[in-house]
Amino acid sequence: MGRGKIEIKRIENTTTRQVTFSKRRNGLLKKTNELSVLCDAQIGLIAFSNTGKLSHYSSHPYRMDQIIENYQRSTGTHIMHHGHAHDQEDLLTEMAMLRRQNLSLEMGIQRYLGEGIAFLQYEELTKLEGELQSSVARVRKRQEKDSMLIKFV
Amino acid sequence: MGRGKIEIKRIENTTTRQVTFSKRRNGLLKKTNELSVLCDAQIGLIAFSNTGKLSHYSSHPYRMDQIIENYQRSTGTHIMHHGHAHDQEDLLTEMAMLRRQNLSLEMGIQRYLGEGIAFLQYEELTKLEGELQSSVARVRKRQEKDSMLIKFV
DNA sequence: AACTATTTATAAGA
DNA sequence: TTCTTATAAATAGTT
Repeated sequence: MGRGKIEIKRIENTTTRQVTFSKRRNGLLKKTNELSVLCDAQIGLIAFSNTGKLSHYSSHPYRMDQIIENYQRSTGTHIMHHGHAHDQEDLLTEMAMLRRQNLSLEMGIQRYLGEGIAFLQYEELTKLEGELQSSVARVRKRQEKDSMLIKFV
Repeated sequence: MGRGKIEIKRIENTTTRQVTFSKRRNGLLKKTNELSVLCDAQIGLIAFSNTGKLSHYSSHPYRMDQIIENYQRSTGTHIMHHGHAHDQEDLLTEMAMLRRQNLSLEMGIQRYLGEGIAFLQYEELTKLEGELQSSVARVRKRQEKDSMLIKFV
């Protein structure tokens, strides 16, 4: 797929390896996105480079943690909570929700900034813009809740 | 990449969609494996088809659960298990932190919307990315101070 | 970061 | 599903 054919084995030259990682990661993210859109599939991709840098993708509108949860559910590796007092359970639930939302926001930003933008279609951008706007709309509501929370802590 | 060019949008014909899923999933798994071998990367891929069928890949010698754990560790989305559970006060503190972080991210996104993402050039995006990152960094630095404050409110 | 010669993936058809 | 093949797309090596 280039000037020459290469064997699929670890690239020993560090520079070449990093360049190849960068190019092929972009290709992989693009193909992952295409598959999820074309076939309406739920896909999550996690990639740590040689140097420990994380790249990830999750198909809209799913979040990585939902996909992981689905995976764990469907392979039976999910660790269930049990024996928590209800109030603490509720806190954990809400916290998990906040974390998901947080991640989702980060992903939103990353999609604008990072490699994702290169292959976002116009319609996807429009959709994403709408989501982000409603997300911003939640800010005001949350401000009240937050001040309430702080008062009661 | 075939007899004709196709648009990247959901394939409405069920048969075509399934055939395409099957073909492209194979291609994606192949490319995922190639990237992990060539560049010595740790990669996990989870894909649920339209019909709920699971396909997955994890780069040898890692297992999916290890990759997921790495992902959760590096994004801070790990769900606490028994024996590691914080007490309630810590939960509330962490929750308040998450809310603030959330707010901060939403504010960051708001700026994108204000500017009109369609016309942002790559260099502008890069600049903005830097601003957001330092903004997030400030939030993290303030976490300790703030959590102290909240505890005493 | 660009540029291309090549290799590879795959859409459509059988 | 599997194979075939014309074309589109990815990318290895180079600049």
